[in-house]
Amino acid sequence: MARRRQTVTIKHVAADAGVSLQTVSRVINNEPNVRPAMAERVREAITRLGYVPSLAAQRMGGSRSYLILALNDRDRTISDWRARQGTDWVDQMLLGGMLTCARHGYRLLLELVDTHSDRIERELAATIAALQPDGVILTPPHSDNPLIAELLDRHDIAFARIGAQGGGAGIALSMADEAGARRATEHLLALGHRRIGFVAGPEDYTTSAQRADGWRGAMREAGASCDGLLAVGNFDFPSGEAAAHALLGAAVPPSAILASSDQMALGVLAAARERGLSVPDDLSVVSFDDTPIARFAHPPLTAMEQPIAAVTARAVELIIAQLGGRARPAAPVVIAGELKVRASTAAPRV
Amino acid sequence: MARRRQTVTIKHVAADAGVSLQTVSRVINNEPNVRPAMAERVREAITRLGYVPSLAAQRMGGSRSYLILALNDRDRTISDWRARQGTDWVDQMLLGGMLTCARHGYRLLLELVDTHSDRIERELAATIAALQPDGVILTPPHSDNPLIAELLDRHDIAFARIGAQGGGAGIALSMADEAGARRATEHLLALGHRRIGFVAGPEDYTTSAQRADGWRGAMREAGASCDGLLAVGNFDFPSGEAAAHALLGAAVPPSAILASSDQMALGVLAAARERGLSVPDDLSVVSFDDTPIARFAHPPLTAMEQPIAAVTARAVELIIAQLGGRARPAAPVVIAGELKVRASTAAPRV
DNA sequence: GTGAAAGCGCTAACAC
DNA sequence: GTGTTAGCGCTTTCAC
Repeated sequence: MARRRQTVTIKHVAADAGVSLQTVSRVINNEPNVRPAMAERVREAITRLGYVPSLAAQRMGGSRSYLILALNDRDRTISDWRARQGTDWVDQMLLGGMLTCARHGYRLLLELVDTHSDRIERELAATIAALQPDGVILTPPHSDNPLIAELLDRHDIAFARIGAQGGGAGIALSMADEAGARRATEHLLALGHRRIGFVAGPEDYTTSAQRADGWRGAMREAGASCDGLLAVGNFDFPSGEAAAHALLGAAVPPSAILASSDQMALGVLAAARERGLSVPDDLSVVSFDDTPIARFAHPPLTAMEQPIAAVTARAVELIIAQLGGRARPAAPVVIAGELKVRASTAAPRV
Repeated sequence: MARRRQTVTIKHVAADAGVSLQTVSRVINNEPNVRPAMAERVREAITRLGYVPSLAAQRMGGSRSYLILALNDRDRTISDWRARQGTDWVDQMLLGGMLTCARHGYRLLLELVDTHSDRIERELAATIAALQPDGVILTPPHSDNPLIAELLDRHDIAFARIGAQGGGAGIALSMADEAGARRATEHLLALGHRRIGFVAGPEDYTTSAQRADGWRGAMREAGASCDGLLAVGNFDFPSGEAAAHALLGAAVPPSAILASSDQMALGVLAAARERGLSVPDDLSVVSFDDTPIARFAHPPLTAMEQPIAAVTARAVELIIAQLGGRARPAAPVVIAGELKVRASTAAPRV
């Protein structure tokens, strides 16, 4: 493989426009101290020659890398991909992230990192050393990992924490977990439900606790008890099924269940079927996330949407703004999803 | 933002190991002419210091960029993401591509490019100039675009063409479209169907013609006629629905329909429902792709799988092998998917 | 086998 | 405002 050199470099442009390298560089980077006429001449040369700066060289010169990393949990991402259940978290991140990056001349690079490993710090440090990204987007459960935050901070890399509640460095962006769970619970309360079960997510996701709080808050305000109505899963189907069986097997079973993921809600649906309960007549079910599978379920699930594309887009914008010198938002940025009401919820049987 | 410099560079390693820069470079790149003992000493220093070479600097020095681009059609990809129908082509590419890249020290970068644009050449040239990838993976409909192939060839960039039939530069990888369509048709013939309709994909996808050939071949061999049994769609739901109505409205309608995408098959299902036909009793339906939606359909669709993850993994391997000096395969690499038999196919009503 | 020198394409710092 | 100089961290010559 031949040594691949840049076909047209800043030198060619400078020669063609009859100016110095530096002036071309200034024009490329929209820096001041270039006379309009001169800038115009340079821009013409750039267009004529079809010049595009080399990212590697820009980076070497000591400026930006124009790279933003999206860090996702390796195991969960890969198992979602393998399962082919329509989980589109990554796709929605790319939708929001790539397009926003492109608009600003940045690239988004997806990276998978081990969560539970003590290697995580070394692994991430290596990635940073190799790629030297200008920004990093953290997704749960990394968003609340203080080791990662500290590392990024030390390297002076702008970063956003999706699904984080603030506190600590970085830009916190929340998808209104507490409010969302509250909204979902209120929807069920408004239908007339009083005994509303909640299937929480695993504890290493801080959103899990937030959602539980929302459910508890709405219940409390409605004067409904939460006793014996909380179960814990790990976001997957079997754990939802098991949790539902535990809740439905109680002396006074719930008439509705709110699950912290679509997969767990499908598990709830399965458990209901096994028990001969009809949804929504005997049991109402609400899920979180609203991945495609929620619409294809039977019945289609009422679900709290997770606005991943929107929140990722915002994360990119805030990172780039910070790189441009603007201050990061003091308070967490909240982007709420909508409750998509479908056929899995109805008034309880009298 | 402070000027971000490499914390530990090749210089530090060289100093620490008491050797020259060059020796460290040789060790990093597994080059000959380093005594084992020396190499060992360097490796120790690398580990001790946690050194990781900067990709940008490696690229600048004139070597690899360790970057492979996955080029996907912008419009189709974005509309799939927006539609949230569970289409997981991108995810499967990432699954196969990222993991294989990682295993070889490469990164996969997803890029969206306009298909039908005359800007495509300039757009791609700009991306290449900016990123200087070592390899590119082309997906339909780019795989058969001679302009792209020529451009890549001129830049001496290794590239793979997924879903291509060979001919021209680059590594052709086919997902056995003709054989797949043949296999699906034979499945229906074996069930006793004789009038099997086919909903083809759009013409700018060469796979469309391949699949039609497979269907025609199987029909011919079975002595079945194809007259009035071919309709054309553009892979989406409405086009599948319209095509089905056209086929089913004929004087002698088909008892089975093979559709070139899951979405079109769902359209066929909808058309059947509108006409009061029961699937599979009145009409058998087979789809192509086997995205998650095929499993969630009613009834679940018998589908020809597209082994995207496998073919992308193979593409990455072949690109990296070629970068390593090995010759590209002379003939197209064929990776066949399986026919997933589900509840949408049965023997025709007598 | 190993090292010293030059240069990749760009930007920062400083001079003019 | 503009040009000049000196690197960035690495690889490629080419000596030894």
